Amino acid sequence: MTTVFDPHDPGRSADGDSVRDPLLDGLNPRQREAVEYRGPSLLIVAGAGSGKTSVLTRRIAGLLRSREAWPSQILAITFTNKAAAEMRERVGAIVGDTAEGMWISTFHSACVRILRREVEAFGFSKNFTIYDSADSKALLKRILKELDADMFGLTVSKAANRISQLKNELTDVDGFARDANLSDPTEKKFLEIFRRYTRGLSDANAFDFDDLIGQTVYLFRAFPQIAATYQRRFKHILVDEYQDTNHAQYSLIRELTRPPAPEQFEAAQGMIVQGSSTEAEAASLTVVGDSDQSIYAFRGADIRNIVEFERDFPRSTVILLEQNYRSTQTILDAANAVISNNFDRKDKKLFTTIGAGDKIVGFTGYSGHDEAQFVADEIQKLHDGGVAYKDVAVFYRTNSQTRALEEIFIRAALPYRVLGGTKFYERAEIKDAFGYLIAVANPADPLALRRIMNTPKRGIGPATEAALQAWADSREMTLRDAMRNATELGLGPKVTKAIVDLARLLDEVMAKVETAKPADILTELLDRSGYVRALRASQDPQDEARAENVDELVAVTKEFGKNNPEGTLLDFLTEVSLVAAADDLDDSSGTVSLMTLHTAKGLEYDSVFLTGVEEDLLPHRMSANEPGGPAEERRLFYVGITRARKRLFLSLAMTRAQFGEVNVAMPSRYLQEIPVELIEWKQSPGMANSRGGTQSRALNARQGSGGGSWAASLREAAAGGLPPAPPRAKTEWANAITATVRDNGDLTLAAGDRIRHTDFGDGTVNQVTGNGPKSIADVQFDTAGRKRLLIKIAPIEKL
DNA sequence: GGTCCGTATTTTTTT
DNA sequence: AATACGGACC
Repeated sequence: MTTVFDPHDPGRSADGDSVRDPLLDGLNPRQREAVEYRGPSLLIVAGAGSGKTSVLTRRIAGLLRSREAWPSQILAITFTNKAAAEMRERVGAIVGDTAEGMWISTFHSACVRILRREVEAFGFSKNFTIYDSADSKALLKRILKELDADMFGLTVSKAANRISQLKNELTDVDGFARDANLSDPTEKKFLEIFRRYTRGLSDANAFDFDDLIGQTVYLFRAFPQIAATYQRRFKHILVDEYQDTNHAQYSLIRELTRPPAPEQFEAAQGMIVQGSSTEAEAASLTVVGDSDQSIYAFRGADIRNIVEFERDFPRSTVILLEQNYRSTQTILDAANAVISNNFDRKDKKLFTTIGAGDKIVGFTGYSGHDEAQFVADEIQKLHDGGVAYKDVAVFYRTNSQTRALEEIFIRAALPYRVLGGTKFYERAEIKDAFGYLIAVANPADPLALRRIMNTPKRGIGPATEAALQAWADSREMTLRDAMRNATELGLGPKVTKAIVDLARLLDEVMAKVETAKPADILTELLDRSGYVRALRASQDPQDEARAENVDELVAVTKEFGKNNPEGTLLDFLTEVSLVAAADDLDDSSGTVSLMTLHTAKGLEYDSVFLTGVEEDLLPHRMSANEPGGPAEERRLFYVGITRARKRLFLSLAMTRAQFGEVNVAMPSRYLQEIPVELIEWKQSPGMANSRGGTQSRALNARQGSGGGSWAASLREAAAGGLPPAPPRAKTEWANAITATVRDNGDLTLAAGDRIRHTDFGDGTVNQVTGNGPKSIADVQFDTAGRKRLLIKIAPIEKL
């Protein structure tokens, strides 16, 4: 039925030269159906690269264009803020500026928006702040200490994970207390921790990430009239990446798609009234997902949400999108082969008309650095061949793998950026600055206050802080109140003055928090508190860099002010709290992108390097014990593979450093699942294993029956006595870059100069580009091939 | 209260 | 390897 020719459809008019409908242009029949279908609930099962974003945006645009919905009646949930911005833009491009008023955002952003409006009904104040995981852990740490919980084997991260899991299941303290086995002392202790943590958050007028969703659900359930406001408002709800929703998010969607209040009453008596009035109708729901790409079980994502969609939402329709528009057949064959090893999945095979394309390139390095050098060299080759840096991405399983990559990339003068990872916002000086901002935005928060109380040094030590806290506790007041009344505590005159001065500063700035620009607030706080002055006056050379980071933060607030002229400090803090790793991706940056496999979801690149394809890394060691762990790791690998459009590189290392120790690594089991003819090994595991040479090429050349013969021999080699990595490899990367950055000063090179590199040996300079500290030498080494080096820091000398 | 130094712990993935 | 924390000492 989807292929019936429709003469009224401008997109496929017979003569072909009539105006094309931007809504349906270029879509296959399935995609079209997904755009045009109307009904209470629709599940679009969209394989990787099947154009789901396009379908989703056109579906929204269609609703608007036909006047089936006003922009304000649409709620679209995306996985990242970046995806939201992109979707908004693309809808706008089709229907014009009417896109305003739509809610296109992440679950968390949407919930904050709702909570800021409604939370006063709930006993919170609407200037609540958001605790990120580091904040939650800081709070838990205090609690665990108070309770001597380490005696019970409870750690901060264990408690944090457990609490997060409970909240994702919408279990609150009372709910947990009901079901917990309280004869178990550890459980009892945990309950106490959970209780204090919850109280700590509410005392601080703060929500953690999980609360944002959970409390919104509780709010809707406790106040049906508030829920009805949103149920009436949103007539079309669309959710992307539905396979990664957890129970709390699922419940939120359920609440929002319920018919508004009066209907609800009738439904409770067993009769569902249909279409009695527009006002009473439930919102239509469209979800898009792919259970093969579910990779967030560890944070509560429940694959059942998508598997059981048809049961949960009666009268629903399912549309399958299997044609892939992104990758070559070679890449898809590899992806299909890998994912087919997962059981209990609906069989689904991606296909394309693009053609086979290049083979997948495999490489085995002696070490993580060797592997990184391969990646850098290949990227340079691609770039020389006309590939832009921004079309290349490097993926890895764990953030710690960035170190080796960065070291090599810096030396090779490859422009790169790391998405996520140790973020700017996690630096101490940045958290300090935020401490000041939060202290002003939300005076109830003791965490922020403690952070800045003695930063810069004011002579307010732990003892004084404890005295203030005790004073506050005994009067059921906040720490901030105690500071204001410090004169009553009988502390020394110097300390008392320091405390009162700080309290006054915060109070004075707080008075303008509603009106002043975030940038001005921050500047005033940093200036008057003496924070920047202290950094600048410091002897510690690192403090200079810290001061620069603080300056950068000021620049960020100014930028925010420019983009949001009406934006308050609270708006700024909210936005910053909710940025995702992939959000700071600037497409115009012209750099290679480095990110974890998780961050890579939803993105695509011409050339993809998937590194560290080793046992214990991918699949990760930690996943082995968890039920469904290895299968989820396989999906992660699958997600990585399917990000690639044209070229895919799989690399691994024979040895991997971790905890400052070098361990033997073995090829990942997933490598064997890829048909051998799809991979061309530049250096196979077998080759790398043999003593620095390539004599075991035979191992690599023939796979023949059974497949995995090389893997078996490899394992054998790896298990037995392991390759004291070839001497060459050892010297090649030993202490490649030390903590102190090498500085060649004003060393200048010109074409024709002979140089000596500590790792690559002697070579001749081909040419020099760039100037000043950014000069790059293109060097032809006698034995190591051609490399590009950042002259200022490369370990080289002129001969 | 501040500073210095030795020891322990860390790395799975994220809003 | 890199950082965080606790205890000793000033």
